Amino acid sequence: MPETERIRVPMKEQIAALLRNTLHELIAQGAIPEYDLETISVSVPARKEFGDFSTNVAMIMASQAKKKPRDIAQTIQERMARLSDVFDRVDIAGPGFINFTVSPLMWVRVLNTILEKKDRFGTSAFGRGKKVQVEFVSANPTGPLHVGHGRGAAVGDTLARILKAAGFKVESEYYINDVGNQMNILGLSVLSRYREIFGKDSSFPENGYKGDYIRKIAQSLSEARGDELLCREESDAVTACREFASDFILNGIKEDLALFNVHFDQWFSEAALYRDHKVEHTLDFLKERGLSYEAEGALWFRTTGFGDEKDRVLRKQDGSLTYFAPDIAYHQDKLERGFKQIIDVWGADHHGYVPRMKAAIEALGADKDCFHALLIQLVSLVREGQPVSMSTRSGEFVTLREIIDEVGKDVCRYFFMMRRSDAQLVFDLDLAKKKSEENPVYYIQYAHARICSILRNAAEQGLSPEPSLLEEDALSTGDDLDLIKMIAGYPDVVVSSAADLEPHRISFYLLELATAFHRFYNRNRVISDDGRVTMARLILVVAVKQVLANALSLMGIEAPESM
RNA sequence: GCGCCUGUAGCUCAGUUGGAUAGAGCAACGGACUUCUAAUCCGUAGGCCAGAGGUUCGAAUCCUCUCAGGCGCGCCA
Repeated sequence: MPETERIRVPMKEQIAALLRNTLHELIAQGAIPEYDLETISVSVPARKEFGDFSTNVAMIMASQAKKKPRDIAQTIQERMARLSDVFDRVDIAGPGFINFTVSPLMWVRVLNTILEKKDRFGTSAFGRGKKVQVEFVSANPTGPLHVGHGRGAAVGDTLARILKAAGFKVESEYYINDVGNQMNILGLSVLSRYREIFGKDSSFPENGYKGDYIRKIAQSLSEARGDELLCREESDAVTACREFASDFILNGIKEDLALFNVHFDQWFSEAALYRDHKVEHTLDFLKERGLSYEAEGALWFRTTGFGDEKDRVLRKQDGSLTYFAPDIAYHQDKLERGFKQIIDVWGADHHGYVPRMKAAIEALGADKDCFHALLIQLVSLVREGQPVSMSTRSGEFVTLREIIDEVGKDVCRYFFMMRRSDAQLVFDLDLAKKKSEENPVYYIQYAHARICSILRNAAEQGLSPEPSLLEEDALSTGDDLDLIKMIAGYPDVVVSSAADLEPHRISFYLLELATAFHRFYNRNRVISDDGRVTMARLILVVAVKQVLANALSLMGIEAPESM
């Protein structure tokens, strides 16, 4: 690999590649036992004195070959240590770890890579262009998005961006449940409020949607259509109300998401599944393969054949379909569109639904591992130390829009990503509004703004960072190197959060990077009397600024020039 | 009753396919602005990783059981 190519790859991968080459040679020579080189692991040690990278291969080989780990380690160490342009030291430690200390020059060169790749630093070919779909939010168009949807939106959108950065071909999609009983109830609810406006007697449906937004929709409908629906047949009027309301709400949802910096590649309508006969097609598909059967007046799907605990109903006794039936058709359509990996972001309360969906995927002829349900746990709001009560049924829920308006889009997105998806989240509205060190969003954005400020000051003095003037030995202090190592690790963070579908890791990384920068800032001067160091550090902070901006952009958060 | 998730510092949480002496933020205490933004930094203190067994060179991480909390177990969506 030519030198210029080598520095484009994350440092950890470079080390792993060098190690793999060395092991390959040593195995060929019979110096060490046979080993599957694809599975070797290089990690960053917990403690700084153990160097920059570490591998446990010697111990693993030893246990398989019944040899002494340290003997194997020594053979590997001697060979690796010859790569003196890469490593300052190669040590054996503890039970048989091999620890690598990468030379400062190698680290400093990472800065060139960052400045060269700019907003593409952190992207990689990890996903090999594999076609992946992330479906999220997918809230019924029966009401505005609430806080829980917001978390799904933030997580789903960030995950899609991460996967894209990691080299997958990603499509994000919103599934619109615009069919079904809930839509009729929506129509009835609106019709009732519509009649109210014209002073007509109207009994509000029992399970109707009680929120104020229904009144607004009815008002808007009355302005658009006058009283013409009053004399229509009930069913026609309901249909008209339903369609009007559905469009109205969906437009609101789209506006909210746009405000939240969430964008979808596809909006997929459930109604379109029926219109295109895809549900029929899927039911036929299952029937032809003997995967469904009639019993007790209903049509059943034999999901138990694929690991589900009981068979599931597709068509009810009353002849109507369950929610599951179109959902299978929908996923069959996803498979037909060529997605190799299908990721559904769901509320955690749907987790009981996962086994049957996996069963369906398998029944449709795909590998069940190509389907992932990412379960998002509950969000609860706290204000002044007190829980904010929320209940969809009573119509007293806090909307996503209200939270965005109150605390801002950036804070909101970050807070939704502060926890692992499968952990419950307490959203502290008072903390979210604090503009201080306690609020991680400002802490991180402040780091970016501080760097911009330094660069403005430098510009006033006629100094501008010029990568070709970077003198590698000018960044020799531990603080400089610590910061470089921190940003050099960014591509690994992106890859690992993509591989494990754990977008929250970006938010933790950002916090660590901001901390590292603030520490650096307080202990070192960027602009000083020393021209060489000044130039080198200007380049360093430009690189840090770039990585902060890149990571923030993955989260859909702004990187302000000043605060 | 069965299944899924969670249990790590006083609080909120990280912990990268099992790695070395378990980390961060907040809260507490003590320090740092004549210096590129103090929306910042440094230091101190804080732990039986819920508990008990097991697997191995090595466990917060994997297996079994117990306890505690949340959720699910519909011909609802």
